[in-house]
Amino acid sequence: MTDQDTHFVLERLLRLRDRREPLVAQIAEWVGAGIIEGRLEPGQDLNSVDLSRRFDTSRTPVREALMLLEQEGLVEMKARRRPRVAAPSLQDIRDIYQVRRQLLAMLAGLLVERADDEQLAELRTRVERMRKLADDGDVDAYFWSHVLLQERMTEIVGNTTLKQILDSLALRTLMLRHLSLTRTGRLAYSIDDQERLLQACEERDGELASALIAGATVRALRAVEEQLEQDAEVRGRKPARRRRASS
Amino acid sequence: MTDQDTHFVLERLLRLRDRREPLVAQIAEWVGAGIIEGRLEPGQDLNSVDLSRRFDTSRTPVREALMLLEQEGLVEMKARRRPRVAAPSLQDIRDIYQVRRQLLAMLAGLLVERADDEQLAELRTRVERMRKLADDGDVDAYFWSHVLLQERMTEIVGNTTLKQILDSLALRTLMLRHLSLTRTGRLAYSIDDQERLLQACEERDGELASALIAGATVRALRAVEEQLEQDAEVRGRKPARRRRASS
DNA sequence: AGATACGGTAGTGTCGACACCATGGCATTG
DNA sequence: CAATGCCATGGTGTCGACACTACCGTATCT
Repeated sequence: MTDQDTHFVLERLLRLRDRREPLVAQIAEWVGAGIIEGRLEPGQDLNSVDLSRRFDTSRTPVREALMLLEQEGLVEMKARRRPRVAAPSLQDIRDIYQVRRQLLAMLAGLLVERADDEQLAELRTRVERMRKLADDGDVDAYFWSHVLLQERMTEIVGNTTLKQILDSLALRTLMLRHLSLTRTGRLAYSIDDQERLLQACEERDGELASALIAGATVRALRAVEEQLEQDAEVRGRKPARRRRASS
Repeated sequence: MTDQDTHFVLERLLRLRDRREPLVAQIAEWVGAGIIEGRLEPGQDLNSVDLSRRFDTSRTPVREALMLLEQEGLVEMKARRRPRVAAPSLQDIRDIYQVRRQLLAMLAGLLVERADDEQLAELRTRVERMRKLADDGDVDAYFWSHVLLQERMTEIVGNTTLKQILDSLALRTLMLRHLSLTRTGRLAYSIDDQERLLQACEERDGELASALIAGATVRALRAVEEQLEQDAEVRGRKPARRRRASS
């Protein structure tokens, strides 16, 4: 179930539909999902030989898949060096959320302006489904629905550039968000934020919607920061090791 | 002279420094410059065989260079189809400028907040140089200085994510801006805008700076739209033809 | 004539090979 | 013992080849 969700979401966010061969898409999805789910740790080697063996192909499609993920900020590539899972610094993360906040505020404003009642109703049913998932404590399902909700909002607004940038930023924060949503209580805050945002949209209050989504983004960053601090403490005792992707 | 400028700016905006092999960088620069300067027309074929012959290499590095430009929105690639020079629709262009306006406003606010006096002084000398170029009517030199000015501003602000996105959007608008700055009188408006923006920064008025840069962006879009209408008229008489890249 | 089917051409995606270089271990030196 | 230099290993960048397919002109049919 979650596997299918992951597959579906990544295919959309990476715009793999007709842009790339299925082989490349498959590799990009596997690696991307691995990074987001934490199966592949930040800084870990992603050498193309191992990956090509794993998928029983040559290194060419692997390289292409890694380049796709590089542009989404999930993978770091330097010439002649082995590609690695991106390891954004705390500053990077703050920068990302800062930009994201600004663009999400813009998104909310445009949504109020452009979404018709039917589209708002669709969003409403989505949020209601998410409420159920949140109450059930189904973090994974909630997580992916959340991503799809924002993706749908960007679609409704209809600004392709904005959609692409927000999708890219979403990907960068996905691995972090996955962690942060797991924090106790975070899920409840998140669904509350979504409901309030949608209500503001229904009341056609663009200012309020912008403010709400900006606030929600700030809280999301805060949750991520706390989670990272906690991780850092744990890691302090058992210093980080570097593994290969092939393991 | 302008060739060197182009080379230098593209290398920065595409982040080619240590990210790619020199061979790939060279191809990406050539194609990218061609698109921006209008040597390669929107919609034109960019097949990898011709390009590899031109650079006396195999198709692998060509493919990689094209993928780089695809991520910057200068090239469109679909699986199994020949890559083409991007041909953004009017709607696409409006979308880009809309996002750009928002992010530039954000940039101006942060600039006021974070730039120290020394950095402002540096920007001041840049703008003064640009004033000279504008008065001399040296469109090309002004054009690239303008790009570098904004790139420097993003650097000063120090938000990597913001910088990358703005650089990417800058690239997308470069070919359009090149046209629009050529319009009579446009150059004078542009340099005035820059001077007013910088003054607002020096007076530490973030609100004003944001408003000014947003206004300047709107005017830039307007100029591009007028130019495109004009082009459309000309093209109406002599319908467009499609050429090969190898010509 | 317009539409559809067909076939040759030319370009794309993938592969395996090879030269070059980053990396990490080892020995040598101060 | 630390620091430097050297080598073997293994990974990257590029190449030329090959299968497959989009494209385009031609022929056929209605």
